[in-house]
Amino acid sequence: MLTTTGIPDGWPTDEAAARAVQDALRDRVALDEAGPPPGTGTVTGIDVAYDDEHDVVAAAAVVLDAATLDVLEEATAVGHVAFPYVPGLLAFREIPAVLGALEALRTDPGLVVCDGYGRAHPRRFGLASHLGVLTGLPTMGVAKNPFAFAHGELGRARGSTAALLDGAEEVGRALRTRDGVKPVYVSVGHRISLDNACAHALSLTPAYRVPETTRRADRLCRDALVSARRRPGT
DNA sequence: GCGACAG
DNA sequence: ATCTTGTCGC
Repeated sequence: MLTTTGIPDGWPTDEAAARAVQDALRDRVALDEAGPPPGTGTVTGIDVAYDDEHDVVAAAAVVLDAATLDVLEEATAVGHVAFPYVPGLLAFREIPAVLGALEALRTDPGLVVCDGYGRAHPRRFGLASHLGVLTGLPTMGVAKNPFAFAHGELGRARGSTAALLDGAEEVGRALRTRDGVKPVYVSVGHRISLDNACAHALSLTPAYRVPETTRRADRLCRDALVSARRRPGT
């Protein structure tokens, strides 16, 4: 299913307003839940593709069976770019379209895996945290870059980890998902523990560095963007 | 003040 | 994120 999304009323239009929203919502993140066990229920990947030139954005949500990683349902949403890319404010750029895709699903999303960060964020409120608070769903983030955070060396084997540090605070974990391959960066969003988030990340990477959820959503939103720019409907 | 900086 | 050719390897 494909839907069209608008930018919510009151959506921030400048950086100061966006930061104020993060400060106001930050305390609503639940950090005391373990979250769903890996391999049970459903797990949903989300991603967004952009054409800033034509002010078009396409989001995708792909629901997988957590045990088999089979695709159970897919949904996309297209709309207008809601915010420029600003490090630390990625959520304001991605969330409106992502919400459109999630709302189009009829299957329970289960755990939502985001392409980016959750708690590993300057104000501890990255994309995964923000999406979790707005939807109430358990969320986690898996990023491909360490952003501004540091971490020590980690073993060469799949499953090796190193704390992602903001000063002395562990805000996430660098996790090797494939032997000898560059790690990914896992952090909690909403209603899940860091240990469990890492377990999920491993469960979702039987063959590639990046989680199956992210790979599927990435492909789908790119396809949706191509379709959207060929036949404008927004 | 300057640079670095998820996607 | 996105712009982009060829190339090495399973």
